[in-house]
Amino acid sequence: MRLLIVDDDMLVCQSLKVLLSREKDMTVVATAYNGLEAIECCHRETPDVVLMDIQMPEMDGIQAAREIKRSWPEVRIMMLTTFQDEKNIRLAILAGAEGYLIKSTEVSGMAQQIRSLYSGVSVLDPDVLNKLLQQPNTDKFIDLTPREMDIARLVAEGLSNKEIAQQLYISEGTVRNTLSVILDKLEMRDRTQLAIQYWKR
Amino acid sequence: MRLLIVDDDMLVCQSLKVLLSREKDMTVVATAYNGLEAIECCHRETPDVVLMDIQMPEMDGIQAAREIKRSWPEVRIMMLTTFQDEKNIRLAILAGAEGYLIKSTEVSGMAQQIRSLYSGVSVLDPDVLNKLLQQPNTDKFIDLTPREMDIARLVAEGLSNKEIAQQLYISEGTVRNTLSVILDKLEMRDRTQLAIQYWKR
DNA sequence: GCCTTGTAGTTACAAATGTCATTATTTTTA
DNA sequence: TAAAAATAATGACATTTGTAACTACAAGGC
Repeated sequence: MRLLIVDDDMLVCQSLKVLLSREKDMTVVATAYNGLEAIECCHRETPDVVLMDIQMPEMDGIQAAREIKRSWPEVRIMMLTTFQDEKNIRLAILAGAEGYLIKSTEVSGMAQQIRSLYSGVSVLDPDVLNKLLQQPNTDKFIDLTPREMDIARLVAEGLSNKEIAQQLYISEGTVRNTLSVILDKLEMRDRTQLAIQYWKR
Repeated sequence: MRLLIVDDDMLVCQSLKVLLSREKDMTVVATAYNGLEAIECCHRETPDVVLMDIQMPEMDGIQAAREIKRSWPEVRIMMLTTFQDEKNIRLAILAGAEGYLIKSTEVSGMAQQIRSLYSGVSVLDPDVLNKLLQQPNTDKFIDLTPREMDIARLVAEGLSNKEIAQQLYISEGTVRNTLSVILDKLEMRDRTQLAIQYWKR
C-alpha cells in the first residue's frame, strides 16, 4: 500500500513516516507540506492512500482533497486533525475524503484504520461520527435561555433580524448580539444552519 | 359590533363604511388612514373588530396590528389587501391578526366573515390558506433547473456561497447570481427561507 | 452584601449576501 | 436554422449579517 503523508508540521510528517513504515504492507512514497505539494506528489507517485492534515498554508487539506479526487478518483483520502471540528469534517467529506482521524489515535490503531480505508470502507473516529449524526440526546438547543430560544424560533421561521426585533419589541442590535451568542452556543456559523438544525431535530 | 376601518385609500374606506353600515348588527365607529391614526381611534373608541389594509403610509398595517394587539388583546384584527402576498400574511398573523381577506371578496360574504371573526374563529381566504399551508402539489422547487437545484440543495445543507462555489467548481459570483434567480422563482427573500422550505417539504 | 446570569442597548467594523446590468458560450427546442 | 434557455462570468452596489467591545440594570443565589 503506497502512502502519501501531508502535514505542514515537519515533525508530524516524519514521525508518521517512520512509524507507518514499520508496517510490512505500507510504504510511504512521499511527504508533502501543503496542499499544492500534495497534488504534485500525486502526479509523480499516484499513491493509494493520502493521509492529510486539514489546516495547512498555501492550500488547505479540504481544497487539496477536492482537487485530488477530481484528478484521481481512485485515491483514498484520510483527513487528519488535532481536534473535532464538525464544520471541517462535513466539508472534508463533501470534498471527497473517505476517512477522518484524530491525531491522538495510537499509531497501531491508525495503521489498522488506514487498511480499512484502503479496503473500501469509510473510517471515522466514533466521536467524530457522533458529532456528524448530531444525535438528539445532545440537543444543544436546551442550553439556550428562554429569550435566546424565542429568537432561535423566529430565525427558524425565516424572519430577518429587523422583523425579529419588531416582533419581540427589542432593538435589531440586541437581536444580532443574541443571535451571535446562540450561534456560538450551538457551534454554528450562520442563521441558515440554525434554521436547518431547528427543523431537522 | 363596533368596527374600525383603516385604509389609506379614502374611497375604499368610505365604500366599506357605507356598505358595512347596512348590516343591522354592525356599526362603523371610525375610519383611519394609516396605522398611527388607527391606534388613536382605538384609544377613543375601542372597537370590537379592526378591518385594516396592510400597505399604508406612516405606519403599515402589520406594525399597527402589533401595537393594537399589545394594548388591546381582545380586539380582533382582520387584514385586508388587494393581492395574495404570502410573506405579508405570515407576518400579519405573527403580529396578531386573526383574519385575512382579499379586497375583491363580495361585501355580503365579507360581512359574514367579519361576524365569524368576531365570534372567535380565524378567517382566511381559501386561496390564502392554501398558500400558507404550502401544499406540496405546488412545489415550486420543481421549476428549478438542474443546476439551480444543485445550488439549492447545497444552500439547504448549510454551505456558504464560497463553499458552494468550491464544491461545484464555479465562481462565487455565479453562485450569488443563481441563488438570486432561485429566490426569485421560489418567491423567497433569503437563503434561510430556502433552507427551511427545503427541509419542510 | 457580592457575584453571576439574563436581558437589552450602542457603536464600529468586517464579512457575507443579494441585486443588477451586461457579456459570452453552449445546449435545447421549436 | 433561428430562437430560447441554461450555464458561467465580472464588476459595482446596497443591504444584511455576524462579531467585538463595552455599558447598564434587574433578579437570584451564595
